Amino acid sequence: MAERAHLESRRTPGQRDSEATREALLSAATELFADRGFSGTTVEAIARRARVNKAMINYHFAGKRGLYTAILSRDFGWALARIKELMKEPTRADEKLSRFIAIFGELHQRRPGLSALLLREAMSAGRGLDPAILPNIPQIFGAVQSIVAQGVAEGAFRAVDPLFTHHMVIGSLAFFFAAKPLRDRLIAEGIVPVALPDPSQFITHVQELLRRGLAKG
Amino acid sequence: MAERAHLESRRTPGQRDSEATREALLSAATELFADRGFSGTTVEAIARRARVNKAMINYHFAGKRGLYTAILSRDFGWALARIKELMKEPTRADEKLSRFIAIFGELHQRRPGLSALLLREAMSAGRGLDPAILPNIPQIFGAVQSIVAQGVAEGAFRAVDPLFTHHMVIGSLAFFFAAKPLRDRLIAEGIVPVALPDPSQFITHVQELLRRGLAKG
DNA sequence: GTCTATAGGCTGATAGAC
DNA sequence: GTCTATCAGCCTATAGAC
Repeated sequence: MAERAHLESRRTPGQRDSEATREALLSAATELFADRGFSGTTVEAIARRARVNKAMINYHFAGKRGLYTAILSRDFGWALARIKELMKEPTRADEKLSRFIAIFGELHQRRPGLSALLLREAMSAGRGLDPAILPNIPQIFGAVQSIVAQGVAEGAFRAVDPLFTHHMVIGSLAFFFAAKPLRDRLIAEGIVPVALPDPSQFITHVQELLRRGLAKG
Repeated sequence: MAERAHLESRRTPGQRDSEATREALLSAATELFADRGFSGTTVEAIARRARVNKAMINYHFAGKRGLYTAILSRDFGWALARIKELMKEPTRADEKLSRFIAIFGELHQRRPGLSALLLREAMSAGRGLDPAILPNIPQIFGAVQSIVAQGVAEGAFRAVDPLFTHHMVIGSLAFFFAAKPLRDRLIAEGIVPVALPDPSQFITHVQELLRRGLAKG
């Protein structure tokens, strides 16, 4: 991440500082990669949207691929850390699951576009992922597995397959946020006559549906 | 679709018939587009996998884009027809929702790769979709909306937002099937130590979770 | 750090023989 | 219907001036 921030110093008036350039590129690239995928996005389009010169991508991120992996690496740690914290707490399983859903929902909300990037990677068997990221994925599933096991042991949950629960939670959230472009378009064009949904309410809906859906009896 | 089937006739021994070529291209392209997206897939890769000459793509489908839209158009009608049938039946709402989930699950199972194509389109605001397909999407949502309304009227369902229910159903199914590449890889490499899940059981799980999760009281 | 100009590779599509 | 050969366009990355 900010490997280069400390190099900041006096600069000629016309220049924006290095960190701003990096940030603009990361942000522009996230939107474009989410919308068009890695190969559907050209470096020129990224540079244009970031209002930065093409060559800056190579200078700051050592190429298009480097920019891509920089995006993916950015916030993975944040979610992982919060989930680890959560798992240490002595909370009841159903409460833990709700918190888990909230954390993931927050991740998607704070980084629009990230959902799509992750989904695209899942479909491509993670071929575009930095190999260093892969081993972290099972930790996410491990958390769900542990929460479900706890819930079953407490007699609160039905004996469901944790892999299925994992897919329901991750899948429905990722889909909701990743499918925003088509949804918004269909609503804006009046093809689907409903109001734009509120993301926070959807997260609440998922929490409630799983709470009830997993409850024993 | 089979606009050209009637042109079949005597042919020289070394040639496979036209229909077989088209089918091979459709099948190979579905796998590759699902895995790498439209722009990540080269016509040469498609031709190689289909064991067909590159030029055949232009001859039979008028280019790469034509092949792509031919895939998308193929099975959309099938699912739509079955859902229309379902909606006419005098079944209870909870039973209808289960059938709806089963139909969608079957669609994903019968055409591996289709889930990924649809998901990719949702993320790209449907920019790659034939404009003729778009107006059909709301019919899918309309069915869910109607089922939920019926369930609420019957006093069987909580008063949930049908748009949320729609996303839960479509999203979790699409994700489960589209994410198969990464899931299978993580399981195969032992990174996630579980057995390969059975798709039919997942569908059953979704049915059960929604039945319980939507139930009133 | 930023910019321009350009090299070099790959890709989709076509022309034309069979 | 199928194949080979080829071309024009686009795209990433780099070299070098400032």
